[in-house]
Amino acid sequence: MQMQASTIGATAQRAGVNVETIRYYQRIGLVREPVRPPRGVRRYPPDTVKRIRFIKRAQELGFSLEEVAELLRLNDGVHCRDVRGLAAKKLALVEARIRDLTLVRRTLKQLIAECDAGNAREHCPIIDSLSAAGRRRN
Amino acid sequence: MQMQASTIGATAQRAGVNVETIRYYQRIGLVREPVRPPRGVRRYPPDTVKRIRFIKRAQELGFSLEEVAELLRLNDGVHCRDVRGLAAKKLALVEARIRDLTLVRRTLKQLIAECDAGNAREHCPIIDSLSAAGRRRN
DNA sequence: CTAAGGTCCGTACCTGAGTACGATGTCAAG
DNA sequence: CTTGACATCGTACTCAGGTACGGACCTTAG
Repeated sequence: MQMQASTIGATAQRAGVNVETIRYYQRIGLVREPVRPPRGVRRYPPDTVKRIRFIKRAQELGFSLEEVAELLRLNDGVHCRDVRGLAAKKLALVEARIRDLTLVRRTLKQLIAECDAGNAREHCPIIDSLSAAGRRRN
Repeated sequence: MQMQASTIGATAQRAGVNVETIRYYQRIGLVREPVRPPRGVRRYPPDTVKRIRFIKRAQELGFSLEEVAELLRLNDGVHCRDVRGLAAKKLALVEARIRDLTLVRRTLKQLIAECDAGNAREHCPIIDSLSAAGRRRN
Protein backbone atom coordinates (compact mmCIF):
# COMPACT_ATOMS: atom_id res chain seq x y z
CA MET A 1 0.00 0.00 0.00
CA GLN A 2 1.20 3.45 -0.91
CA MET A 3 1.85 6.42 1.26
CA GLN A 4 -1.41 8.10 2.14
CA ALA A 5 -2.41 11.52 0.95
CA SER A 6 -1.84 13.95 3.80
CA THR A 7 -2.96 17.29 5.09
CA ILE A 8 -1.45 20.55 4.03
CA GLY A 9 0.51 20.84 7.25
CA ALA A 10 2.20 17.46 6.95
CA THR A 11 2.89 18.03 3.28
CA ALA A 12 4.44 21.41 3.98
CA GLN A 13 6.60 19.93 6.67
CA ARG A 14 7.84 17.11 4.48
CA ALA A 15 8.56 19.54 1.66
CA GLY A 16 10.33 21.91 4.02
CA VAL A 17 8.12 24.89 3.38
CA ASN A 18 5.53 26.93 5.15
CA VAL A 19 1.85 26.06 4.84
CA GLU A 20 1.29 29.53 3.47
CA THR A 21 3.76 28.84 0.70
CA ILE A 22 1.71 25.90 -0.50
CA ARG A 23 -1.39 28.04 -0.44
CA TYR A 24 0.47 30.65 -2.43
CA TYR A 25 1.63 28.11 -5.00
CA GLN A 26 -1.94 26.98 -5.36
CA ARG A 27 -3.10 30.49 -5.92
CA ILE A 28 -0.63 31.00 -8.74
CA GLY A 29 -1.32 27.57 -10.19
CA LEU A 30 2.02 25.87 -9.50
CA VAL A 31 0.45 23.21 -7.33
CA ARG A 32 -2.98 21.66 -7.84
CA GLU A 33 -5.49 22.24 -5.10
CA PRO A 34 -7.19 18.93 -4.31
CA VAL A 35 -10.96 19.13 -4.02
CA ARG A 36 -12.17 19.72 -0.55
CA PRO A 37 -14.69 17.08 0.49
CA PRO A 38 -18.05 18.52 1.61
CA ARG A 39 -17.28 18.51 5.27
CA GLY A 40 -13.59 17.94 5.62
CA VAL A 41 -10.10 19.15 4.79
CA ARG A 42 -8.04 18.78 1.65
CA ARG A 43 -5.68 15.83 1.27
CA TYR A 44 -2.52 16.15 -0.76
CA PRO A 45 -1.04 13.25 -2.72
CA PRO A 46 2.55 12.34 -1.87
CA ASP A 47 4.14 13.70 -5.05
CA THR A 48 3.06 17.16 -4.08
CA VAL A 49 6.09 17.06 -1.83
CA LYS A 50 8.32 16.18 -4.75
CA ARG A 51 6.85 18.93 -6.84
CA ILE A 52 7.41 21.53 -4.17
CA ARG A 53 10.95 20.41 -3.58
CA PHE A 54 11.56 20.72 -7.27
CA ILE A 55 10.20 24.24 -7.26
CA LYS A 56 12.48 25.24 -4.41
CA ARG A 57 15.49 23.67 -6.06
CA ALA A 58 14.84 25.32 -9.37
CA GLN A 59 14.53 28.64 -7.62
CA GLU A 60 17.89 28.18 -6.01
CA LEU A 61 19.29 27.66 -9.47
CA GLY A 62 17.98 31.05 -10.42
CA PHE A 63 14.73 30.22 -12.17
CA SER A 64 11.76 32.44 -11.44
CA LEU A 65 8.44 30.85 -10.53
CA GLU A 66 7.30 31.82 -14.00
CA GLU A 67 10.12 29.76 -15.49
CA VAL A 68 9.60 26.95 -13.04
CA ALA A 69 6.03 26.81 -14.26
CA GLU A 70 7.38 26.23 -17.76
CA LEU A 71 9.73 23.52 -16.59
CA LEU A 72 6.84 21.84 -14.88
CA ARG A 73 4.83 22.01 -18.05
CA LEU A 74 7.71 20.11 -19.67
CA ASN A 75 7.44 17.52 -17.03
CA ASP A 76 3.70 17.22 -17.15
CA GLY A 77 4.44 17.14 -20.88
CA VAL A 78 1.34 16.03 -22.64
CA HIS A 79 2.47 17.89 -25.73
CA CYS A 80 6.07 16.81 -26.16
CA ARG A 81 5.96 18.48 -29.56
CA ASP A 82 5.16 22.00 -28.46
CA VAL A 83 7.49 21.67 -25.64
CA ARG A 84 10.74 20.77 -27.33
CA GLY A 85 11.34 24.41 -28.20
CA LEU A 86 10.85 25.39 -24.63
CA ALA A 87 13.41 22.85 -23.50
CA ALA A 88 15.86 24.13 -26.06
CA LYS A 89 15.35 27.73 -24.95
CA LYS A 90 15.84 26.74 -21.33
CA LEU A 91 18.95 24.80 -22.29
CA ALA A 92 20.49 27.83 -23.95
CA LEU A 93 19.74 29.84 -20.86
CA VAL A 94 21.32 27.27 -18.60
CA GLU A 95 24.40 27.01 -20.76
CA ALA A 96 24.87 30.75 -20.77
CA ARG A 97 24.62 30.83 -17.03
CA ILE A 98 27.16 28.06 -16.72
CA ARG A 99 29.59 29.90 -18.96
CA ASP A 100 29.22 33.06 -16.95
CA LEU A 101 29.62 31.35 -13.65
CA THR A 102 32.68 29.56 -14.94
CA LEU A 103 34.21 32.94 -15.63
CA VAL A 104 33.39 34.14 -12.17
CA ARG A 105 34.86 30.98 -10.72
CA ARG A 106 38.12 31.55 -12.52
CA THR A 107 38.29 35.09 -11.30
CA LEU A 108 37.59 34.13 -7.71
CA LYS A 109 40.19 31.38 -7.84
CA GLN A 110 42.79 33.77 -9.13
CA LEU A 111 41.92 36.24 -6.47
CA ILE A 112 42.29 33.66 -3.72
CA ALA A 113 45.54 32.36 -5.15
CA GLU A 114 47.02 35.82 -5.23
CA CYS A 115 45.84 36.51 -1.74
CA ASP A 116 47.52 33.29 -0.64
CA ALA A 117 50.72 34.14 -2.43
CA GLY A 118 50.90 37.17 -0.20
CA ASN A 119 50.76 39.02 -3.43
CA ALA A 120 48.14 41.31 -1.99
CA ARG A 121 47.18 43.71 -4.65
CA GLU A 122 45.19 46.84 -4.36
CA HIS A 123 42.68 45.97 -6.97
CA CYS A 124 41.22 42.61 -7.91
CA PRO A 125 40.13 42.04 -11.48
CA ILE A 126 36.63 40.93 -10.68
CA ILE A 127 34.83 44.02 -11.85
CA ASP A 128 36.84 44.40 -14.99
CA SER A 129 36.32 40.80 -16.00
CA LEU A 130 32.58 41.07 -15.65
CA SER A 131 31.73 44.61 -16.53
CA ALA A 132 33.58 44.15 -19.77
CA ALA A 133 32.36 40.64 -20.53
CA GLY A 134 28.87 41.82 -19.93
CA ARG A 135 28.76 44.06 -22.94
CA ARG A 136 27.72 41.11 -25.06
CA ARG A 137 24.47 39.15 -24.71
CA ASN A 138 21.36 40.40 -23.01
CA MET B 1 42.98 63.93 -21.25
CA GLN B 2 40.54 61.63 -19.55
CA MET B 3 36.85 61.26 -20.03
CA GLN B 4 35.06 63.91 -18.04
CA ALA B 5 32.87 63.22 -15.11
CA SER B 6 29.28 63.43 -16.24
CA THR B 7 25.81 64.03 -14.95
CA ILE B 8 23.61 61.34 -13.56
CA GLY B 9 21.57 61.16 -16.74
CA ALA B 10 24.52 60.58 -19.04
CA THR B 11 26.02 58.10 -16.61
CA ALA B 12 22.77 56.18 -16.41
CA GLN B 13 22.50 56.09 -20.15
CA ARG B 14 26.02 54.82 -20.65
CA ALA B 15 25.50 52.18 -17.97
CA GLY B 16 22.20 51.16 -19.51
CA VAL B 17 20.09 51.84 -16.45
CA ASN B 18 17.48 54.25 -15.30
CA VAL B 19 18.46 57.42 -13.43
CA GLU B 20 16.32 56.23 -10.56
CA THR B 21 18.34 53.06 -10.36
CA ILE B 22 21.50 55.03 -9.73
CA ARG B 23 19.75 57.04 -7.08
CA TYR B 24 18.60 53.80 -5.53
CA TYR B 25 22.10 52.32 -5.57
CA GLN B 26 23.33 55.44 -3.85
CA ARG B 27 20.70 55.14 -1.20
CA ILE B 28 21.75 51.60 -0.40
CA GLY B 29 25.43 52.44 -0.60
CA LEU B 30 26.41 50.49 -3.71
CA VAL B 31 27.50 53.60 -5.56
CA ARG B 32 29.15 56.63 -4.03
CA GLU B 33 27.24 59.87 -4.27
CA PRO B 34 29.63 62.60 -5.39
CA VAL B 35 29.41 65.80 -3.40
CA ARG B 36 27.08 68.32 -4.82
CA PRO B 37 28.80 71.66 -5.31
CA PRO B 38 27.08 74.55 -3.50
CA ARG B 39 25.10 75.69 -6.47
CA GLY B 40 25.34 72.95 -9.04
CA VAL B 41 24.65 69.32 -9.88
CA ARG B 42 26.57 66.18 -9.05
CA ARG B 43 29.18 64.88 -11.46
CA TYR B 44 29.92 61.18 -11.71
CA PRO B 45 33.39 59.85 -12.52
CA PRO B 46 33.60 57.51 -15.52
CA ASP B 47 34.13 54.30 -13.58
CA THR B 48 30.73 54.65 -12.05
CA VAL B 49 29.53 53.23 -15.34
CA LYS B 50 31.78 50.23 -14.96
CA ARG B 51 30.64 49.69 -11.43
CA ILE B 52 27.01 49.76 -12.39
CA ARG B 53 27.53 47.41 -15.28
CA PHE B 54 29.25 45.04 -12.92
CA ILE B 55 26.31 45.17 -10.56
CA LYS B 56 23.89 44.36 -13.34
CA ARG B 57 26.02 41.48 -14.59
CA ALA B 58 26.45 40.00 -11.17
CA GLN B 59 22.73 40.16 -10.67
CA GLU B 60 22.15 38.23 -13.86
CA LEU B 61 24.41 35.56 -12.46
CA GLY B 62 22.12 35.26 -9.51
CA PHE B 63 23.83 37.38 -6.89
CA SER B 64 21.66 39.59 -4.75
CA LEU B 65 22.59 43.24 -4.27
CA GLU B 66 23.67 42.26 -0.78
CA GLU B 67 26.13 39.77 -2.26
CA VAL B 68 27.18 42.15 -4.96
CA ALA B 69 28.05 44.60 -2.22
CA GLU B 70 30.38 41.96 -0.80
CA LEU B 71 31.96 41.31 -4.16
CA LEU B 72 32.53 45.02 -4.53
CA ARG B 73 34.14 45.14 -1.15
CA LEU B 74 36.51 42.48 -2.50
CA ASN B 75 37.28 44.69 -5.39
CA ASP B 76 37.69 47.85 -3.41
CA GLY B 77 39.72 45.47 -1.26
CA VAL B 78 41.57 47.55 1.23
CA HIS B 79 41.61 44.55 3.54
CA CYS B 80 42.66 41.70 1.26
CA ARG B 81 43.20 39.76 4.43
CA ASP B 82 39.66 39.85 5.79
CA VAL B 83 38.33 39.31 2.38
CA ARG B 84 39.92 36.05 1.37
CA GLY B 85 37.34 34.09 3.32
CA LEU B 86 34.58 35.91 1.58
CA ALA B 87 36.01 35.04 -1.80
CA ALA B 88 36.28 31.40 -0.77
CA LYS B 89 32.70 31.36 0.43
CA LYS B 90 31.53 32.92 -2.81
CA LEU B 91 33.58 30.41 -4.77
CA ALA B 92 31.94 27.48 -3.04
CA LEU B 93 28.58 28.99 -3.82
CA VAL B 94 29.44 29.47 -7.45
CA GLU B 95 30.78 25.95 -7.78
CA ALA B 96 27.66 24.48 -6.27
CA ARG B 97 25.55 26.43 -8.69
CA ILE B 98 27.63 25.25 -11.59
CA ARG B 99 27.28 21.63 -10.52
CA ASP B 100 23.55 21.96 -10.22
CA LEU B 101 23.15 23.68 -13.52
CA THR B 102 25.27 21.04 -15.16
CA LEU B 103 22.81 18.47 -13.94
CA VAL B 104 19.91 20.45 -15.30
CA ARG B 105 21.72 20.79 -18.59
CA ARG B 106 22.16 17.05 -18.89
CA THR B 107 18.52 16.46 -18.15
CA LEU B 108 17.37 19.01 -20.68
CA LYS B 109 19.66 17.55 -23.33
CA GLN B 110 18.30 14.08 -22.73
CA LEU B 111 14.80 15.37 -22.91
CA ILE B 112 15.43 17.08 -26.22
CA ALA B 113 17.19 14.06 -27.65
CA GLU B 114 14.32 11.80 -26.74
CA CYS B 115 11.85 14.23 -28.18
CA ASP B 116 13.87 14.23 -31.39
CA ALA B 117 14.05 10.46 -31.48
CA GLY B 118 10.28 10.49 -31.64
CA ASN B 119 10.57 8.58 -28.45
CA ALA B 120 7.96 10.79 -26.87
CA ARG B 121 7.50 9.72 -23.34
CA GLU B 122 4.81 10.61 -20.94
CA HIS B 123 7.04 11.82 -18.22
CA CYS B 124 10.40 13.56 -18.37
CA PRO B 125 12.85 12.98 -15.57
CA ILE B 126 13.47 16.60 -14.79
CA ILE B 127 11.62 16.73 -11.51
CA ASP B 128 12.98 13.48 -10.24
CA SER B 129 16.53 14.45 -11.00
CA LEU B 130 16.26 17.69 -9.08
CA SER B 131 13.84 17.00 -6.30
CA ALA B 132 15.94 14.05 -5.30
CA ALA B 133 19.32 15.70 -5.74
CA GLY B 134 18.05 18.55 -3.67
CA ARG B 135 17.83 16.56 -0.50
CA ARG B 136 21.46 17.20 0.15
CA ARG B 137 23.00 20.61 0.79
CA ASN B 138 21.02 23.62 1.83
C1' DC C 1 -18.36 15.86 24.59
C1' DT C 2 -15.04 19.05 24.90
C1' DA C 3 -10.61 21.26 24.32
C1' DA C 4 -6.45 21.60 21.63
C1' DG C 5 -4.56 21.94 17.60
C1' DG C 6 -5.01 21.87 12.33
C1' DT C 7 -7.34 23.69 8.20
C1' DC C 8 -9.58 27.27 5.48
C1' DC C 9 -10.08 31.71 3.69
C1' DG C 10 -9.57 36.45 2.99
C1' DT C 11 -6.93 40.13 3.55
C1' DA C 12 -2.96 42.62 5.11
C1' DC C 13 1.72 42.98 5.57
C1' DC C 14 6.88 42.35 4.42
C1' DT C 15 11.41 42.44 1.75
C1' DG C 16 14.14 43.18 -2.37
C1' DA C 17 14.73 45.69 -6.29
C1' DG C 18 13.50 48.97 -8.45
C1' DT C 19 10.05 52.82 -11.02
C1' DA C 20 7.18 56.91 -11.06
C1' DC C 21 5.97 61.54 -9.75
C1' DG C 22 5.72 66.29 -8.59
C1' DA C 23 7.78 70.31 -6.83
C1' DT C 24 11.76 72.92 -7.10
C1' DG C 25 16.46 74.08 -8.57
C1' DT C 26 20.15 74.47 -12.19
C1' DC C 27 22.23 74.91 -16.69
C1' DA C 28 22.96 76.16 -21.42
C1' DA C 29 21.36 77.72 -26.14
C1' DG C 30 19.29 81.14 -28.39
C1' DC D 1 17.17 86.60 -19.78
C1' DT D 2 14.13 83.35 -20.86
C1' DT D 3 12.77 78.68 -22.12
C1' DG D 4 13.32 73.83 -22.19
C1' DA D 5 15.83 70.03 -20.69
C1' DC D 6 17.85 67.92 -17.07
C1' DA D 7 18.95 67.32 -11.77
C1' DT D 8 17.48 66.89 -6.86
C1' DC D 9 14.63 65.28 -3.35
C1' DG D 10 11.12 63.07 -0.96
C1' DT D 11 7.64 60.12 -1.10
C1' DA D 12 4.70 56.77 -3.12
C1' DC D 13 3.89 53.01 -6.02
C1' DT D 14 4.95 48.41 -8.38
C1' DC D 15 6.00 43.48 -8.77
C1' DA D 16 7.63 38.99 -7.18
C1' DG D 17 7.63 35.96 -3.71
C1' DG D 18 6.21 35.02 0.14
C1' DT D 19 4.54 35.58 5.64
C1' DA D 20 1.32 36.78 9.18
C1' DC D 21 -3.19 37.11 11.12
C1' DG D 22 -7.81 36.44 12.67
C1' DG D 23 -12.14 34.27 12.76
C1' DA D 24 -14.65 30.22 11.46
C1' DC D 25 -14.62 25.43 10.69
C1' DC D 26 -12.95 20.49 11.26
C1' DT D 27 -10.75 16.49 13.63
C1' DT D 28 -9.16 13.75 17.21
C1' DA D 29 -7.33 12.42 21.88
C1' DG D 30 -8.81 12.15 26.29
